[in-house]
Amino acid sequence: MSIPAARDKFRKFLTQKGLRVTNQRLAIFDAAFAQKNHFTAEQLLDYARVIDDSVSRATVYRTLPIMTESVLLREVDIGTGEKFYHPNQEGGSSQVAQVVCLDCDRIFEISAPFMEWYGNTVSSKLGLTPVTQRLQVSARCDTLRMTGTCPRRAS
Amino acid sequence: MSIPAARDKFRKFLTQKGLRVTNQRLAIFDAAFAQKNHFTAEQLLDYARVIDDSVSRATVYRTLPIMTESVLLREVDIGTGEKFYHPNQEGGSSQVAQVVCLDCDRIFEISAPFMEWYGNTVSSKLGLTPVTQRLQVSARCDTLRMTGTCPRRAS
DNA sequence: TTGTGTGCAAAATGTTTGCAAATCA
DNA sequence: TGATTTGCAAACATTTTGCACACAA
Repeated sequence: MSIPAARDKFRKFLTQKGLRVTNQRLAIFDAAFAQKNHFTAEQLLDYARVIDDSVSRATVYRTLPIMTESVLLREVDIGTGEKFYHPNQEGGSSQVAQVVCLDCDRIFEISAPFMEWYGNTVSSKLGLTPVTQRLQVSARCDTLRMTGTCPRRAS
Repeated sequence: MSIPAARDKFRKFLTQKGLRVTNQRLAIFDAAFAQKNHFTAEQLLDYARVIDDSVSRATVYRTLPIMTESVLLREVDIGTGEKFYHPNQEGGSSQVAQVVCLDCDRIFEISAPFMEWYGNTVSSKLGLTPVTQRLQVSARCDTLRMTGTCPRRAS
């Protein structure tokens, strides 16, 4: 899905929910979809303020759940205290794992189709039905360890 | 490993690290190992104060990392803001997944031996070496949905 | 017009830290 | 003795909320 299409989906989602299409919400959307990597609420505030300097921290925090609910954004919690967000370009399969590089702090999204099977297997033994599942790997950079430089640092 | 053995391991760990064996630290240990389910720092403070009412919140927060480092306690972050802890009775394999029941808020620890394979597979594609991995499933109680009562609520 | 959305600042939450007094080795 | 540990309260970091004003429908 292209960014204009996503923007349109966002507007439609707001309208259909009886929410208003405000400049701030659009600025936050634009800021989010201009990002290549994962970002925090605070970073998104900075980005959004470049587009519209009237955007406040409160509005960012109030808009993020809306964008998450509309499946335009994916929320990622890697246990660092702050939440990360990521534009959800595709349909929005939840069968995605994260690999977090401890050296460059980058988060990689990796397809993990077997997660659903695992969730079902393990939950059914407990008499539970899985709702969500998450798989996260934290790892160290091989190249950095061997050569002293992380190839991804540069890019 | 029995509780007395674990207690002994804790004392040895402290001494060997040049840390002191204080009443507060022992009270916190005893409180932690008396728990059946996962607990938070705040809950542990309450439990420890029953044993020794001089225990403060700060000491609990300062002791938890020590007990985690000594592999007597396992830290579990399920993305709810607060961290949970759990006595690590066995050797301490990190190949454990958590199933969190959204209805009774209980956390179940489940062996997940394939996680290591997965971490290696996915990380190597990125030129990374896995350090830790976590797999968490959130689920709903079947019995509660069908009969209106959660069998685990009672116990 | 009017009720939703906004910015601001204060509150809430979970955790960490500075410091003087207490205590273990 | 003397350095480590403690309790207290203040500091922190992130997120949430109350309220009066602004603005989209």
